Amino acid sequence: MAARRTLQKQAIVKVMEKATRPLTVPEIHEYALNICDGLGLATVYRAVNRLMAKEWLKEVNLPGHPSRYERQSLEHHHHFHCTDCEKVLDIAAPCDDLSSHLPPNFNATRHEVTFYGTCGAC
Amino acid sequence: MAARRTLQKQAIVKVMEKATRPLTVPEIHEYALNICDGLGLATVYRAVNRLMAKEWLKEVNLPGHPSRYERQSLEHHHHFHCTDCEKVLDIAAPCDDLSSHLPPNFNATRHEVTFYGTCGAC
DNA sequence: ATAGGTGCAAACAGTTTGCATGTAT
DNA sequence: ATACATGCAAACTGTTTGCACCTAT
Repeated sequence: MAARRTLQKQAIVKVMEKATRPLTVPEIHEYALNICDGLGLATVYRAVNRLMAKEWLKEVNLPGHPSRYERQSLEHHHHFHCTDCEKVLDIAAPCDDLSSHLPPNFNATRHEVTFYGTCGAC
Repeated sequence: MAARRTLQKQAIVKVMEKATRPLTVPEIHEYALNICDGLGLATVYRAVNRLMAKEWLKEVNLPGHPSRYERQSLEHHHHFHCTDCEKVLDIAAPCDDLSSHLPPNFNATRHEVTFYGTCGAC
């Protein structure tokens, strides 16, 4: 019943620790293959789901793209989806008291803000 | 090259006009079937994509759920995803000058805010 | 008459799962 | 030795597409 320490899991965790933007499962797979040869795609899906259940990763998704994942523990930030280079970037942005405007009886535990436009490099 | 006025398209448009929250394609299909008998699911997908291209509809998506659609022309609002009843609700909420905090050279044309929590009914 | 639209079923893409094998513990 | 983890391929789900037929123009 104890979780095992395997090469493939370590590789995936390492990739996510180095990531500076949310990654898709195929991207994680591609990067992790450089560390752990022969790593299967299904294993990445399974690992990602386990890390999601542990709340070590969280899901980020955008219209027309498969889900992306990033570390939950990163400090609160927002996402910027560049409609030019199609990358999804993390941006630090203060969120004022957004949830104060909710209707009565609504209880928000978290929120997400995504901007769409062109990034500094485009 | 002119678009044709058909029963199925009219039914789909009617459903979207009445919708007060973003709907999934199967939901749209289900509702539109009451208006247009024998309507095919693929037709709904095609119509939704055409309406998206026309920017009459916009996509709303949330982790773990298929895409939902709602009218683009609704006045700016945010979404509240009830983690209890799993519905996605529209909520009116002022968005202060959110985009003023972006990094230099970033240009945002729009933004989206989603809250997660429990709604008034749950 | 003609070209766009429709329904159906097959094709696709992303993700999950069953199973035999491998391997940390 | 045991049971969790892996790799592969098959299964699933949501969505798109090819094709023959239909219908608004």
